[in-house]
Amino acid sequence: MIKKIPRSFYERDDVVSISKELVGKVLCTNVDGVSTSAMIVETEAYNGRTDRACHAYPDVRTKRTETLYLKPGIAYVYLCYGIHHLFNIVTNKEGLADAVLIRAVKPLEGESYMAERRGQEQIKPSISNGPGKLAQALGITTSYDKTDLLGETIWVEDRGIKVPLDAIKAGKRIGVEYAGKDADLPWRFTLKNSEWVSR
DNA sequence: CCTACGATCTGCT
DNA sequence: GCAGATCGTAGGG
Repeated sequence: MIKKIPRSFYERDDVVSISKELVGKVLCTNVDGVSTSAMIVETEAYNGRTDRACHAYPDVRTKRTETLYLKPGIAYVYLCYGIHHLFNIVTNKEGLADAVLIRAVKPLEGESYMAERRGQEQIKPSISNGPGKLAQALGITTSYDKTDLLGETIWVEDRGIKVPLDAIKAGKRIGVEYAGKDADLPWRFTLKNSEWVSR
């Protein structure tokens, strides 16, 4: 029986807690007739109002960031470095622009499809141990920007996987040195001792 | 219109 | 550890 995470989970006002709680949840996609799923093992939190590392900070509404201002539980997918599609989940009340970046996952179902999309023969961490890699493995591209995660294309399930708080490590976020003191915020969460987290 | 650059990844040293 | 790939977005003229 499927337990899709409800909008009320995403709608809460603490993006850091949401980010932490998403570790151990299962990200599922059904695109191009292929179903895949993977456990989230690494996330990062971005706060739209206080966080210089967030695309929407301080209140930048543009064609790219307008997605961040939509309702919670919507996918924010954007292109980075011209090559990589990065998958985020919009959280908090509509119009506040908080988001969680999914940085790494452990494949569960449809592993062979994920390997094929990544052009790899074997199932190994390099299939999905980075934000650009997992998006490619799960078939997520910018064409899925604004997708509602309560629909049938991309969603997150709670499969009852227990992740105790002391099994999650908090650290600095990756690649946000430009954000000044906000670059030091411990808003990156990884599953300890998992070989599936990014480098 | 034009330019600079990025929430990354890969391959080479 | 570091440079290059590659293109949409944002900001300036």
